[in-house]
Amino acid sequence: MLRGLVASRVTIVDVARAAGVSTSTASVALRGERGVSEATRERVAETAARLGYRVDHRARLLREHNPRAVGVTFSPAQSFHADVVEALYEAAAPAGVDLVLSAVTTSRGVADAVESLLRDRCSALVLVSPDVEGEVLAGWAASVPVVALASPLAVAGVATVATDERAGMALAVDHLVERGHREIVHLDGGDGVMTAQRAAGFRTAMRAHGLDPRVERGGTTEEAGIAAAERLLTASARPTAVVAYNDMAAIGLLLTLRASGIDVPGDLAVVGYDDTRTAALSTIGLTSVSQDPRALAEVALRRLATRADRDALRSSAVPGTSADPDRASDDATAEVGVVTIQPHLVARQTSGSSR
Amino acid sequence: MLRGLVASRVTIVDVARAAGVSTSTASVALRGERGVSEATRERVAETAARLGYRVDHRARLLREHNPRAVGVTFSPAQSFHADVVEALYEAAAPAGVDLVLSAVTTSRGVADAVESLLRDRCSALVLVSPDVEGEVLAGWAASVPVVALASPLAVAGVATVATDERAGMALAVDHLVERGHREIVHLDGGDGVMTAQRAAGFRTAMRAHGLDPRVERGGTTEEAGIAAAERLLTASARPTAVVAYNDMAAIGLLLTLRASGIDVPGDLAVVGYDDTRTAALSTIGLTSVSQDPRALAEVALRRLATRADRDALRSSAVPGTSADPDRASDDATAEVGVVTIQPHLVARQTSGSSR
DNA sequence: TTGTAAGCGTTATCAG
DNA sequence: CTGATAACGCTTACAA
Repeated sequence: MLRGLVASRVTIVDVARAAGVSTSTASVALRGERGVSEATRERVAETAARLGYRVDHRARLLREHNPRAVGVTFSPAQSFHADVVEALYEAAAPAGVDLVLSAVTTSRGVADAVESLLRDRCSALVLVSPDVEGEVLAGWAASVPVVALASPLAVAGVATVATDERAGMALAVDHLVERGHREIVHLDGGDGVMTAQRAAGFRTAMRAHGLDPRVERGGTTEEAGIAAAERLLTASARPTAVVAYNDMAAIGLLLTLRASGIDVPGDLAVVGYDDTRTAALSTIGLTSVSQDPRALAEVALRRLATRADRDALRSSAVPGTSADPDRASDDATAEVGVVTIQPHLVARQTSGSSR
Repeated sequence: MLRGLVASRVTIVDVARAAGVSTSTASVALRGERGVSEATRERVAETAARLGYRVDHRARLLREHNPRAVGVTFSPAQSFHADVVEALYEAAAPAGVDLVLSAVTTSRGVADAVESLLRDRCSALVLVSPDVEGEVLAGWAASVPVVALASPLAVAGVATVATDERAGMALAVDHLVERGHREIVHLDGGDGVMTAQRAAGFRTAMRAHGLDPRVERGGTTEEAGIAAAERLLTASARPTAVVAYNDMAAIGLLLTLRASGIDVPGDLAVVGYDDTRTAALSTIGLTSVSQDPRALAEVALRRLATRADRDALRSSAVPGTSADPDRASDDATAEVGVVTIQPHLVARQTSGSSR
């Protein structure tokens, strides 16, 4: 028989024949399941390596009805998403979960990204800050377990894993008030998914201190921060501190202020949100609220796992005895659930913390 | 973990039965191929929609064996990669190809990313600036068409689509020389994939002007730029201009210089590489060499298409083996090779172009 | 125009 | 411990 022109056409049948065993034996041996002798296993493994055999994930998934592939949608342009994706990989590897990424771009909405993932028969979906209506989300959740990550959506049937935005904003406000600030402005996220939550958290935190919460319209990009800085520079009444919607906006703001000779934090303090890699740069030194991507990622995958187990077990008791943070709320609300991750503040130069 | 999950229970058999036709008719109708009456097609389509049917991509690909899925590896942390990924999606959509993304992170090398893509039986691979040996690349290329995007590697059997780095560096140097600079330093990319190419391009361009090419060790991150700036500030002989390896390093450098009261471009001009979104921000205003991600993406996908066509033809007509060294290398040099995209310079404030 | 049947590469079941 | 055999959901000759 002709040797395949393409090496990837080596199938398990070829391996089995070359090793002198049946395909089922080869399959078992290759997967490391018990049921074959050590000698056979070694021979099969060696043959497979020699032939350059690689399992066809598609065929396997087609046969097994319990795929391990989790689909992820994210926006490459958002640096926070990049951090989350990295964290997801870190959390997925030890769990033996395969990640399939699908990007959301200007020309490609969340729906397109999800459709492509669903066609690939991902067993579950993790949507990073999806910009969709709750109903749409619920629609997807009908066919596959869905986790909305870093999202304000609380929809029946979908698990939400998000930062406690109220606490995050309180962290920022308290930090500034402690340092004597009273005139604090929040530059909101404009069309950002979390805009309402963060603005609300800001207002609550300010009022708790008996302060007047001033919120200005901003956005999610550096450009929005730059525009805000320009408005701020020409305004009559300038605040003493600004809490931005995210780090990207905060950095745009910060750089423009500095370029205009404003002393940060002397004349004006700036606090960001997300604690991205850029915020930590020594020349930026942006104080920021950290969303803890690793915790978000871990809990998201764990929730998928528990939901999957429950689906499989149906009515039998769950034997888990861990004291996981998501445990309580998971039991309490059988079907939905918003698991909340506590943020923490990383104090740097822009709030006058470590000059 | 993740057991017992079924993405969608509705199969084409269900649709066919519900519509009162055979599965093959349903298949043909759903794919919009000719061979069924308009009435039947409509009935099947309607039934499918009502039942919430979705094709199982994996089963389809398993059967067709002519998959249209292209695997892509990239690093979420590199902003240039994000630009390329967006451009790839833009180029893929009209061509009707599906993209499958696989990230390269600190804990996950290119090899891991590629293995996962290969298990998914991607028909082809696009590796964005892969950090691997040529031999490894050639190994993958044996089983699937591979395009190395924005890579210096020129390996037999692998198509490379890259920016003309010599031209890019010449653009930067010429631009600075035109503005009267003669003491120009190149901050190289350290471990970056393109370090050797860009440094060589810099040297050539400088010598063409009769100037002494000074190259300093840098890196691919903002941190590297910051470190370089600190060295520069304390150095005895300071150049009048710096060409950085990429925008990230250039921006780290730029911000640190500005924070230290250095006038850019007055005291020192800075030029970056990649023309990332950040470089264009009004407060950054970084002059940069643009790699044109859209052109890179389009050409990469086009090369894959032509290569795939040729493979299809050859496997059906020529019963040769790939073990023939002469033939193989002949073919390789004939159909692969390096396609070069011309870069262009985007002049902004940091080189004193549009003050 | 439509239906029947044979796989694609894998794993699961149930015999030896 | 090992080996036939039947799916998984889909496409595609080939028949009707």
